[in-house]
Amino acid sequence: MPYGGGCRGCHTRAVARSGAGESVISRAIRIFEAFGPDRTALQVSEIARRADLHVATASRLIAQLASYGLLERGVDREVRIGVRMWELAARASPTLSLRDAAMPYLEDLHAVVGHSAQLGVLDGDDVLFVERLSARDAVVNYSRIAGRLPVHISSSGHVFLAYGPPELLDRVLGRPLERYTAATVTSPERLRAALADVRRCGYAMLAGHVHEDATGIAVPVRNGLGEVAATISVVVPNDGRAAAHLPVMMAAARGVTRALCAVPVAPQR
Amino acid sequence: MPYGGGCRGCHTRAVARSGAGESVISRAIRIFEAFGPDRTALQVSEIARRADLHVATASRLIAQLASYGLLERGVDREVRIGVRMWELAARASPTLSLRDAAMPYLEDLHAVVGHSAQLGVLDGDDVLFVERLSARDAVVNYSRIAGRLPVHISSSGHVFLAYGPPELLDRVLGRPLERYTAATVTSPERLRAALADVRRCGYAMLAGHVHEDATGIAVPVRNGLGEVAATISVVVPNDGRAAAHLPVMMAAARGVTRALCAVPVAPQR
DNA sequence: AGCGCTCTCTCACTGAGTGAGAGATGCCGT
DNA sequence: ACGGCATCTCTCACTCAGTGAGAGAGCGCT
Repeated sequence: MPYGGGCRGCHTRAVARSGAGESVISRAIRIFEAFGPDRTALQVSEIARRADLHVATASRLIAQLASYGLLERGVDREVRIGVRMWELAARASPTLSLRDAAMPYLEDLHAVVGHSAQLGVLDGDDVLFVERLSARDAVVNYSRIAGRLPVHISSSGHVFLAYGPPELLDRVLGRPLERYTAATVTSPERLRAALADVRRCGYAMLAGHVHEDATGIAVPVRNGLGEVAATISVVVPNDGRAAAHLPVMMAAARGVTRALCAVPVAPQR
Repeated sequence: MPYGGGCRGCHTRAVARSGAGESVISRAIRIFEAFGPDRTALQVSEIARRADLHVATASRLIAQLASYGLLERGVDREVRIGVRMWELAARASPTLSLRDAAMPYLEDLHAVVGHSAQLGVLDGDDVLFVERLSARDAVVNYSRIAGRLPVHISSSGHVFLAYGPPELLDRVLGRPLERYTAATVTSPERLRAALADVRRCGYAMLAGHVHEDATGIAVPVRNGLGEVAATISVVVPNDGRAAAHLPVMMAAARGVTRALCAVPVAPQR
């Protein structure tokens, strides 16, 4: 439809305005970020909206990513995360050896405790749950595999705060402590006191911080350098009998720590 | 080496020869592919070599990927896969709901059988192992999490071949069947016969196909549409008592199938 | 010091990636 | 049947993000 004919004086001027000088990679990442636990399948236009991309650009990028298997397309054109993506991430992930070391103990712990047992690592200012074994009749558990929780509200987070670098605590206290439930620790003093308790007892127990009816208990797993590399935690009902699980958890954590130190070299994470 | 000249007079000619008109994304993927289970940490120059990239390009791309957390850099400048990468892949992965459905049963199976128990899906012409629970004193097991095995040598593969689309079998038979051990099925007739057995019995049992001393047994897990969505398999010693594990496996597979069909909608994978 | 190797930065250059728009397809409600 | 309204893909002129050579800084070894 060449009206105006080529129109170089035209108002259909500069085309490749190129967003804002953004890299392809950041756009691709935004595409992946558009997905979530609740949204595992999305349409092109929906991705474009969520990732703030032009539809044409989204379509092109998605087609490209799909051609490499990082995304997959359903029969109804819906887009999903591809297994290739997971494979690339998992095949050589530094957390894989942690997982391998921890899994046998986590299984035993899960079998004995009967509630959700999980393995968490610190990433940025959040706890990232790398593995979770959940009971079919579990109390509500907000954490999920590849899920995140802020350090100040989760028992695992308290362990990382207690034994981690002081900078982490400083960063966390630099922002207001967001409230999740009535039990959330929101004052710096109370948080510091809680962390002192963790250091004294060697574990963290938080009742009703993530969810009213659940108690989280976390114990540290250390690497060969003595740093806290991960946490083992359980989520149990809020019935005052939580402390009974501590001995098994401590034993499990010691087992994983030992297995982790036995690994040839690998300065874990 | 500008012999022949060609070059417009100069030898510091055209600079941005841009590899071969390759997209950034494919380069980035090659960077991730440079890693492997044996190589979880690499140097920039080594990545450049493996991914066939200019060192400057590799350095730039790695820095960029690291800034998004898809890669991580150690103190000694070594590069590793970042947790963010795994998080993006796992958070909304279609295999996550499969894993959730299967895990309780896989745990029970593992506890009872006492050897490696694994969950496999079909990707392309390989079996990709999504989850593995291994015993500490396990017989050798080549499969690992995010590991692949060709369909014709693994018991899981035979299950997929037996119940999957005929095109898959055609594709596999279109290429020569690579030999792994003395027991490997290399003739199309024998493979077809083995698959007929699988269809008749409802399971696949292969002794010594992946490793001389191990027997693999796999049973199908079906989705709501009746398709084989995954396999549950175990690797046990090659001592003739393998068949004893079949009932538990069948029960586990039925349990997972039921759990999978109970999932709201989700046309799995 | 000298050599070899790795990593990052600079810089001129260009092609891969861009967004508007149009066309194809499909899905309503009337 | 038909217009209206989606979504998705393709084309195309345009340009900026990405490119590779090269140099320089840093490190380890002889």
